[in-house]
Amino acid sequence: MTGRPSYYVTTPIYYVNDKPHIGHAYTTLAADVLARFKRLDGHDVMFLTGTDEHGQKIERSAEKAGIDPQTFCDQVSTKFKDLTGAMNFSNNQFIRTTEDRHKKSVQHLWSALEEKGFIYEGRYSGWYSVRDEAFYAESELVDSENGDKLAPTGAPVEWVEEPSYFFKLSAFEDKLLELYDSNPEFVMPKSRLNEVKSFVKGGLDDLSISRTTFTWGVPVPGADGHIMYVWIDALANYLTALGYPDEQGTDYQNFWPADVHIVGKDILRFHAVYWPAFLMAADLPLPKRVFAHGWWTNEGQKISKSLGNVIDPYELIETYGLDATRFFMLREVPFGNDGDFSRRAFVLRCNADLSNGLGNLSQRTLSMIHKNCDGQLPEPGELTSEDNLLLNNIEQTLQLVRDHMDRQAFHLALDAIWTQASAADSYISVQEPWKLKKTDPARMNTVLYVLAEAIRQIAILAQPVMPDSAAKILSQMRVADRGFDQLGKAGRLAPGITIPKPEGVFPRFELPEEDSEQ
RNA sequence: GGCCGAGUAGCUCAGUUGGUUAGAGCAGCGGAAUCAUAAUCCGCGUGUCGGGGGUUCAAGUCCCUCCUCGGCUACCA
Repeated sequence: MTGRPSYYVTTPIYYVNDKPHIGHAYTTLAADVLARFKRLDGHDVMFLTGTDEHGQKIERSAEKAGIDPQTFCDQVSTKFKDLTGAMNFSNNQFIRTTEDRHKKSVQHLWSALEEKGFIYEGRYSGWYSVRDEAFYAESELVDSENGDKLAPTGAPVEWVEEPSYFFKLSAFEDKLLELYDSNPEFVMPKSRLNEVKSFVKGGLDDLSISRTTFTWGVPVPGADGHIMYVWIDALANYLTALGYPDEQGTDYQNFWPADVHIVGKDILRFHAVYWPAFLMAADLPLPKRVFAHGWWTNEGQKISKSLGNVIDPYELIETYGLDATRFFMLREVPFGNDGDFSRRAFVLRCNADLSNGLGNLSQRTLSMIHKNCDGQLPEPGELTSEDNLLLNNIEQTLQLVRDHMDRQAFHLALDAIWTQASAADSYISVQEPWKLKKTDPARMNTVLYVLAEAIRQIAILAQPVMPDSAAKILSQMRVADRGFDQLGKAGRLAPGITIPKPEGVFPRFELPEEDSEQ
């Protein structure tokens, strides 16, 4: 509608039976950085996150808390909404599956699937443990001493059956395999695509998509007593947010199909198998990519509630500051890999790249300008080949970063940007502007101008990952226009602008104590 | 059990279709510099490229085998 390219990125909707933790923060952070990058790069962006609020677990948790489910959901959903503020996430929408617009959307999708003949009534059966309130697969069961079957938790199980509607997932085996083959980047990273393919090749059973054992959810249209089971309800949120079922609406027209669904590896199958199958069945376009990221360990240990080593994003922000936290999570580990969250690695990484790297670079440069040039950005003379080399390399960095961002390779994108900061430090050492002050002030002016230009562009490129810190640096240089169209010659700093005494942007951190004892 | 992937410098990892003395960052050591958040710059790695066997003029890079680790193997968002 605006003539600009569009970009639609989503996070999963988070289940409100849990408190926000680093996993949620990580997923949404990745989506946020993509959204910010694309906006700066001239795209119309839709960035969606939200909460999944239906199901038996929620119903039970609310009961336990002695409140009605909606009140329970309101409370927990607010916690997730608060996290988006605390992490400085730039989502355009925060969707909740208990919203009316979502119920309408899901019911419409259901009806569409039904009309096309992909839903039928049957019976869902399986081994159910009353104690665990869960179904178990035959393969998970263990035999007890007297030959009875037991859940892996040791709880007794019984064979139960209930009426259920099914989705003909089995009809999509070939079409899905065709999708993966014709579009090998539909699932990333590649190792995950292999898993998905082998899963589908192993054969697909039809999917039970309704329940009669609880009421907290979206009713199946025209089938009293049936509530939609998680799959269709949750996944359809990506359509709801765009105004579905109004396929002629502006948002739907602009943004569907999604460019990328960011998900944790635990829910990859739902997005890489069920979701495209639903969409194929409904004759809707498929998302362009599903990217599954990995998990964090905490100081080398698996994170679990029972171990009590859950990482609280608020504590990280409190201790290290928001932008350092955002930077570390995306710089330290290739997105898609599992990674370890250690205090030592955090401190080393942020001190090296932020305090000693970009922070020091801008501090020393702006400080020299402030002191030696009457607090004004000096007029540059003719640029030497060394000056041009530095600036040309930086100007070519956007394309590198863009390529990495389009593959969700955040660590490589950051590496490309920081390579330029490092080059600027080397440039200072060679040019020695502090000596030029006495021997050739005009040349000093040129060197300082070139450095300021370098820092301006590095800060502009760093905005998606560290919006606040980049803004501080840019403000110190009185840079008003900060889009990527300002990179290179287009947005050159104007000589004469006032450069105040700079203030540090990235504090240094102390190594944790256990390290000094070793 | 089956399928997939990984095992490269202290740490985290790059290493295209096999081809000169196997690379980067961080950590460490030495030097320089002093504009800067004691920050920066320069220099320094004799690594059995998991073990063994094979193909080839030539293998970290292909084949076989073994070992170790991880992931997936459906109704838990």
